Amino acid sequence: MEESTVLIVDDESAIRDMVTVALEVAGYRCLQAENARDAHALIIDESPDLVLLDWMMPETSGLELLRRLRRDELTAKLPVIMLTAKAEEDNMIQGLDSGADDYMSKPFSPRELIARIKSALRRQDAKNQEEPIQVDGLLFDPISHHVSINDKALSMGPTEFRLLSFFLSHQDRVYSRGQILDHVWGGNVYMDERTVDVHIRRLRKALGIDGHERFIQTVRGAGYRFSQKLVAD
Amino acid sequence: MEESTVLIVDDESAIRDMVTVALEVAGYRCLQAENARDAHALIIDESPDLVLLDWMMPETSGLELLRRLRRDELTAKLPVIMLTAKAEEDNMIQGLDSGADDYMSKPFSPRELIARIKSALRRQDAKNQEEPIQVDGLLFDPISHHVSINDKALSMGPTEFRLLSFFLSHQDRVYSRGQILDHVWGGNVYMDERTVDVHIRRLRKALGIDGHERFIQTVRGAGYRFSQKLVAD
DNA sequence: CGACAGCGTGACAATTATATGACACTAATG
DNA sequence: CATTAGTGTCATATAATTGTCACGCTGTCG
Repeated sequence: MEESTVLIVDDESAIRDMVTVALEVAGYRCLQAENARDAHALIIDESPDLVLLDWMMPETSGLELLRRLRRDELTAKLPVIMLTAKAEEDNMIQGLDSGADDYMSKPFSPRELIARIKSALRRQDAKNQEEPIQVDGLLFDPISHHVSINDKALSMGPTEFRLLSFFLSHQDRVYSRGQILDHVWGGNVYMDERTVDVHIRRLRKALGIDGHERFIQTVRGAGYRFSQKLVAD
Repeated sequence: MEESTVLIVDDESAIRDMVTVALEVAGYRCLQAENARDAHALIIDESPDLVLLDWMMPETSGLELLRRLRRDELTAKLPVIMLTAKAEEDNMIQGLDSGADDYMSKPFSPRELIARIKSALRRQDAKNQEEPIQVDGLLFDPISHHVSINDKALSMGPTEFRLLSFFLSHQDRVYSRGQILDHVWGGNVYMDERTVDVHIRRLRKALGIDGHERFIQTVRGAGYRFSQKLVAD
């Protein structure tokens, strides 16, 4: 599976290190920032999957950063868990109102932290993945693992299924072969990029003549794009 | 790669010189202005890639200039890093709210300065690569690799796409064939400069009769210019 | 006017990118 | 163990793109 990246934002380095250790044991990648400004830069540059955000920080407060994140479309849906000292718990209502997904009071146990992170990531994933997706005549049900087009069931291999799944949640955007390899095959794969071509071919075949050039478009020199819109080339 | 131009705006010439040295060592081009009025003129004329802006200046303050830049569409997305004395740090919230991308407290180390500049330029690059650009009837979407004019999809080769992309982020300025070769074909290319002519021709063709002479103008003896404004030669 | 440089245009062959079919290898299944 | 479905790589076929060139037009300058 894909390794998720978590950004911890806190001005106390002890907290950051504790969290980092816990996260790495649990198989996450961890980034650190000690103030809101660095955090914002890291979020833009590294696009982490989740942010742990301390409430009280010098300069810009966590709440301000949170609001800033929510305002920008690129980061609007990024899961954020706020960290807070016991005494500030009352403020958390404000935090949740501003778009935090969860919060934890210091001190917290690493176990609980990991649990909440997992939960938040699962919810985020669920938002993107668990509902059946229907585009045009194509019905994709990730729970039952069924794919049909105009009520006619399709058959495809696991890789084609993942590939289709990836495309469905990333429509109208061109991905290079390398990016597709990363997302669909997961992590650091050393593999011939042309393999992607072959699986694209197989997926197209599986989608049948209807979806042949309709859904998956080749963008010469760039990669592939899934789109339900017909594009005049 | 491309050499970025940075404009330093400060009323203290010592600061300006120090920054200039640091920037030139790091491979940037550097412009100087000692007040907001000159700065504004330079921004319009030279279109720098980033502005270092002092907070306190006689006459117009940095903050006012910043607001002015943000109001004008042409300069709205120009990265601005504010410079501030320690004592004024509280005001920086106001600065960030007004659209500064970052700030630095004097005195600062050249290293840190360069790091922040790099980071800001990187972010700007990312933004430019991600956001669709619309000028007149022309819509350029780098994410989906779609180009359309008056909602009619256009088709063009990868090189024409890159060429258009370059022009869109460098409008209203004449580029020689050599410069275009450098920017669009990347780095040290040994190639017939007249190849550029051919690709200009292809791009014009792809843009259709509408954009034929409208967007890309020939400047005899100098090169080409992309502009949404009609220019009387 | 005439020579000339700068540019536009269409054609074309070389190059490069992508599509497709075949095959060997692996893991899963009964 | 035999069978089967699935995977990754390769060779070949097909298609799109690219750089160059030759030719013609147009404005410039003496």
